[in-house]
Amino acid sequence: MVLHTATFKNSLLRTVSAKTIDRLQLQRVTFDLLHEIEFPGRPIEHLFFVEEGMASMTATFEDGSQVEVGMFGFESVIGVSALMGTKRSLNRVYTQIAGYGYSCRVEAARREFQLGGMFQTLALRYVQAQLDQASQSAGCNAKHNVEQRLARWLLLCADRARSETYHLSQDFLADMLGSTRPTVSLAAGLFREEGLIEYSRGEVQILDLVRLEKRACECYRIIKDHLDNYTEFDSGITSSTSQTL
Amino acid sequence: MVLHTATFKNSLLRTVSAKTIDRLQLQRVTFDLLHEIEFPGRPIEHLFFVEEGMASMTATFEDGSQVEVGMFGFESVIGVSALMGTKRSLNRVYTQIAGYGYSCRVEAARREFQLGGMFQTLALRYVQAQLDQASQSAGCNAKHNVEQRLARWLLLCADRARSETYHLSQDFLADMLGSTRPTVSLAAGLFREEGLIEYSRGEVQILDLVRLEKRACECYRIIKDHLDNYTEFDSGITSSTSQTL
DNA sequence: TCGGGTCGGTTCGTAATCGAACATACTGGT
DNA sequence: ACCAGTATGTTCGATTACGAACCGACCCGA
Repeated sequence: MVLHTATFKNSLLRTVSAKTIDRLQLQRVTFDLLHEIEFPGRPIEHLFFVEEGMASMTATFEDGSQVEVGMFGFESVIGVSALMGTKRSLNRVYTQIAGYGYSCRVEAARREFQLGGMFQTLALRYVQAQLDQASQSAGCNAKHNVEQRLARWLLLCADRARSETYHLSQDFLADMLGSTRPTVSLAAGLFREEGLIEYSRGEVQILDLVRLEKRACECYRIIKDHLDNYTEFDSGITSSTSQTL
Repeated sequence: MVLHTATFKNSLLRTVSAKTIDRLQLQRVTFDLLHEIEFPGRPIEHLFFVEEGMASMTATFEDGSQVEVGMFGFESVIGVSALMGTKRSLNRVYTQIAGYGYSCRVEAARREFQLGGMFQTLALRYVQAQLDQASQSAGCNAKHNVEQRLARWLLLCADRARSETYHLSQDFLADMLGSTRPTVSLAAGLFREEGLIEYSRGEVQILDLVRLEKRACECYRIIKDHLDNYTEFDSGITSSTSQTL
């Protein structure tokens, strides 16, 4: 089944033309919980446009531990690095919150990219957003404590999931933050006492977005803005390369 | 003065064609110590191809502290994000080790980029290398201690500077690592005792690259490989987008 | 030669986090 | 009802790093 028209939730798909959608030969795919979308060394054969759900990209270390280095949601294209000249995945990417999306073959995406239109513009801007996200995370992980980073993560996740409720154990959270479960348990317990969140057996619910953001570091909003706005051309802060020609 | 031919040290300039060099209308520039190449919010008007020296990109936080999120040396193009659709700098970039390089106007670089040839291919691959560097740093800062990160940093810096001696105070080092001077002083003192490095009043000398690498985390080699190899097309691990058409 | 600035060594009380362990509670299947 | 698996709460000693401070060494210019 190849899609030709649809109302998309994905930021990039919403912005490109119907002709581009047509050429990409999209296939609907489901993202099951913990499904591995990319694995280090495995060839990238498809790009994935997320509609619902959330996936994490993690760096894995020699000792087997892993840390999240990027988050993918409705604004994301998983596998854009294939358009940047990379043939194989470098990091693990896997579903944290089940959902669905659309895939297309790398060849189709490369052809569309080479046309130099809006698809190229958005793909490049999205890669830049990813770079900004990774840069901010690098600084954040060095300077901010677990409590701030936990708040940041919970909020970013809620944004990606477009829901204030989602399933995620503290064990996973500890991995994502590069911390440990007791530490996360303490911080989460604190947030619960203050009425910011509620959780039970992995069901996390955010009760007070506003106050939780006050407990998060500035990195939350910086990353959120980059991910939310890469399809916008309003402010003059950014411009597409194709617009300059 | 516009350059037409030269033997370049910069990885990207070495790899593109003479015609591209011609079209870029390169101007020779010097990078003085602590010269600010990019500043958050300032429009990006030039791209800089580093020949000698080293510059750091740092994220600045609300409290005024900063952390390095990227390193630029002979392999680098400073300002590539302008090719990704960004009009203004997001982070501060400034010279840590004085040197020189070449600049070109953003418009010229955009035109060359849109031609879709080797320049585009390399620019994209370099952005990917930057993304890999930032991702690895994000994980590293979360999981590895100051000693390992210091060793990583000293080695990366020596590679960028193409020299085992360079000028850099412990104060700066602490900033780069997101740590504090006493902590850096301890770690550096340890390395000195073990005969791995020597330093005095900011003059750092690496005495034993091999043993220092053993004290660094794996992140050193991962980042180094990405930065060193983005112009290589040997292994089949990567491919240019233009080759597929 | 004097004094300011830079750089590094060091101390010390405190805070954050680790990491390993043990305990509890809930869930789903049989 | 029982049990295995999962999720969480909690403790505690050890480690790492912070952050503020003080000192001494060195360099350079006035």
